[in-house]
Amino acid sequence: MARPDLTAVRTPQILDAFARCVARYGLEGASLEQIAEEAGVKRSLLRHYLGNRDEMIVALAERVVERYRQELEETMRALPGTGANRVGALLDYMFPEGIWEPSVENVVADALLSAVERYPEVGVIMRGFMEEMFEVYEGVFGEGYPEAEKAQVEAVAYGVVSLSFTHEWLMPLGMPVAYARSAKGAAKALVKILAG
Amino acid sequence: MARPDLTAVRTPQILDAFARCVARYGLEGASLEQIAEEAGVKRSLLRHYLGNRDEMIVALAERVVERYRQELEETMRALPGTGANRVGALLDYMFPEGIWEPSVENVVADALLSAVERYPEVGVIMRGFMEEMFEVYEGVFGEGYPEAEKAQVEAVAYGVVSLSFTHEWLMPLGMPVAYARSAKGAAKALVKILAG
DNA sequence: TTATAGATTGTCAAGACTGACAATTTGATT
DNA sequence: AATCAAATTGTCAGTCTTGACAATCTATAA
Repeated sequence: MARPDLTAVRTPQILDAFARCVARYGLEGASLEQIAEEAGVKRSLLRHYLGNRDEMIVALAERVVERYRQELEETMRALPGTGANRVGALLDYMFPEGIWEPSVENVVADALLSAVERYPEVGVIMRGFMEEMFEVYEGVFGEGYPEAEKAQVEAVAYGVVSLSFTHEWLMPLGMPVAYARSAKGAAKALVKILAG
Repeated sequence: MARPDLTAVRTPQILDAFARCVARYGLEGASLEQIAEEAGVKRSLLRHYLGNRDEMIVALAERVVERYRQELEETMRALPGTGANRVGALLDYMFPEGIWEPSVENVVADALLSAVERYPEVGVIMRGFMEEMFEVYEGVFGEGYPEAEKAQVEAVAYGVVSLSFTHEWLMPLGMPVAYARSAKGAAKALVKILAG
């Protein structure tokens, strides 16, 4: 006997606007007014649905992580091949050819990470996802090379993910393309270790 | 016939205070007032010596890079051994045991990097240093393993630096220590490729 | 001693942000 | 049609920020 609850609509609508504003103005440079305008709602609604700024930031971290989680899951589901071939496909996915624009999500994730000291809750959220992500990758590598030792699989998974991170982190700087080749080369070299 | 020029004193004094404030409040969260107080000077002096906010940010990037450059240079000078031993020493330096606090400089560098889109000049400054840094590392690896191919040396140098970056980037999240071991393990594995 | 470049301080207006609360509207349910 | 939970809008005071400029002080060279 009341108006329909729009929380499920407004919350992501606002958080996505928040993300775009963070990409454009920085985490603390994005004002509530700008976010509200970007979302196409009145500022008071931000407060209504998400609370004050600090609470919004935590919610933003949760949403970003949620998106990454879904993307990770979907990527893994869509990965062709089995065993070592599957690993190869994963590498192709992680280190695509050409140059790409830094995604809003990556910029936001970076901004959140560099704010972890100020927002410990954000740190907890991010760490949770990181560990989950490493486990997934270890799974793929482990199945790809069942004969490899566990410690080796862990090290290689960590290494490949590191390469991917740094890669996505440096690309916005406009680094020469040669580095992209180095990234994939190093990743392949790491994987070759597992082969024996 | 005038008062002595304090630019050389005040400029770093203010920029270091700026750095600490960025670490504490974020790049755009740090107000000029806070910076002035942290530096122990009046806000008007920030303007006098460094101009407005945007100019201060560029100056901050220059200072941070300058510090990294000096640290890199000093590290290389202090590196013991020759050839492959020197490479080993470098790895020990890059992946120390135990957990450490994230340095103000690292936090600031991260904040600056995630603001590159808003401050293109900052991007130019950072990229310059990155390229320089990669070259230095390639030099060490190349001298350590003269028989290795150039492309291989480049890939390994890029890989090892990537591992180090991600390592310092994730540590503030409070990741389990196992990852630190993985980082060094992967780095060693990469270097071993050059030997073979 | 004095002139002066440059350091330092003071002050101001204009504007932007935030958090909070009151008031109003809406639409499903009964 | 009456009701009521929830959405939406409006408004406000207080605080913070910034850029600018005027005024004052001070140490050195002449």
